[in-house]
Amino acid sequence: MRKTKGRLKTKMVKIEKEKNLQVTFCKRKNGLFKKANELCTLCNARVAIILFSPSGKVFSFGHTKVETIIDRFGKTDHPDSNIQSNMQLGEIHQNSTIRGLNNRLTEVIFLYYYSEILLCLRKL
Amino acid sequence: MRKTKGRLKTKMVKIEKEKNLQVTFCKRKNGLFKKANELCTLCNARVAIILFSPSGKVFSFGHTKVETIIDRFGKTDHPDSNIQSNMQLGEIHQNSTIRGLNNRLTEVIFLYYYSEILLCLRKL
DNA sequence: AACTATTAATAACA
DNA sequence: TTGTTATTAATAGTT
Repeated sequence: MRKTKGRLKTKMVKIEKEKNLQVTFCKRKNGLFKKANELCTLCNARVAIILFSPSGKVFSFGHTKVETIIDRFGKTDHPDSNIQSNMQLGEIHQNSTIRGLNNRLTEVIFLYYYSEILLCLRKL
Repeated sequence: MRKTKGRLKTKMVKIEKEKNLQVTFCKRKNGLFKKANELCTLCNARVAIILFSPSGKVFSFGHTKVETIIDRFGKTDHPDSNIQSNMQLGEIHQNSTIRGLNNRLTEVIFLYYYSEILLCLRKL
């Protein structure tokens, strides 16, 4: 005789029972972060995740602490990152290597995405 | 007789074989995004993921689409936004020319500053 | 928080 | 890259 029903197949629709939703959110949030961590380790990837619960709580995963960026945005009108201090808008990026430009582009895109996410965050 | 060995247990260390790493990265990236999507659906959560492959490719999930920025700020707020339509964040930016990378970098820096400016404007 | 039957993801191959 | 399959891993409902 079975002790429990075990895992059941679930429909991919919003969970209506509030308690089930809470538990599922917590479990799957941990699962998602675990997967992200594994991807970093296995493939030497960089991952940043920002996660808002339906009740508005913010969770994050990644090498850059979201809290510090939020804090920085909160105190000044613009982020004062060390990456930015090395950049000047309109600067000519000549005499650079492909690798150097790629790295720089990656960094700026990362910053850009973060500022985009922060815009979402500020709306909450 | 078994057709394949099936899934084997893996050590949680960086994959050394380049080809295996590529395949695993692609599959697990898709898996991660799928999990994120399920979390959004099941729990009405909002998720943003930024993901860099070791080779510098950028991938994103969630609220990081350029189109959403255009939608959010409205067409009148940024008449110069045609720049955005020429960019695809998450697009591969490797194996490019120096000139191409320079142009991309300039565009992204512009966007980054632009979003910062918008952030400041929103405070007024 | 732990348990466990089951579904879901995926490593090695093809 | 896309598909297959044997297995490992994640997790839904229960305790």
